[in-house]
Amino acid sequence: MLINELSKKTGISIHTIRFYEKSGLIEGKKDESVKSNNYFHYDEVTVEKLEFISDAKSVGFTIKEIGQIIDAWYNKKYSKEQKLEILDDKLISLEQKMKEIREMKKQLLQFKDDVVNNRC
Amino acid sequence: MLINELSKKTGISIHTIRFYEKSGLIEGKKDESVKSNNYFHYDEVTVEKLEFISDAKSVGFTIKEIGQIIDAWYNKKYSKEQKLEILDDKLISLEQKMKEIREMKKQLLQFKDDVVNNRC
DNA sequence: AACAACATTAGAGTATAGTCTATACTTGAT
DNA sequence: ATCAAGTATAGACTATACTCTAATGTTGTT
Repeated sequence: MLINELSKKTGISIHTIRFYEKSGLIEGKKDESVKSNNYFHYDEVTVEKLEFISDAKSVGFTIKEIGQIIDAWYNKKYSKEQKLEILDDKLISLEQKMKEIREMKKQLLQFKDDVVNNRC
Repeated sequence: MLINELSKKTGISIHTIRFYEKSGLIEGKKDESVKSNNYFHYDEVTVEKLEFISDAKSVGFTIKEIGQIIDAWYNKKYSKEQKLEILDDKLISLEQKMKEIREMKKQLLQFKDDVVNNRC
């Protein structure tokens, strides 16, 4: 599919998709049999990747971190051990985020309690 | 205390503290009895606020959101109901973040599984 | 008095993550 | 053939959140 279809399928703007491509997160390929244009073609894996990118951004991963995860999954450049190391590293950071959120929740509940009981 | 001490107590740089002050998150006051300088003085509440700001940034709240929470706690400009509404709103967004992190965790565990079983 | 250390303000610079514009070429429908 | 719609590239612009520099004034110790 071309970029317009990819954009519609994923809900990510063409500009942002191009930005992700420049950032190395996804990669379209040119159809060598067609010489008249240099349009990029994208496959279903790219759709999957873009959906993953959206989710990963939501949890606060940076483009760089997302790139590492994508490479740990879709790329051949790492060994099995390296891939597992990257993924474990990200899992640890998720646990950390989880912990921070639980603490912030406690804090906000305390604030609420203070408001209710006129302590502020 | 002056900004240098505040910075040392909180581990936040003087520049960043000034940035937070410009952003309206904290507020030092000038000692009116001293006319020779216009140094800002900070109290323990500001220390608390800065510690809160650090934690709130960790969970992904923006400066704007942090400002709202601080106002819902330390400020007189909102009614009790408005304060509770703001805090509830932030609690909901924490639940949402939590949910997204749990889903991302599942996804990464699946990636790990795929790596272990040579499915990528 | 001198001088390092600390304070203020204004504004410039940086990193991240987009978002948009301009220019130019290609494709597809009429 | 024409013309809107789609595509590519380069680069400008924006928002957020800092981070740093310059200029200038103040304080405290020697």
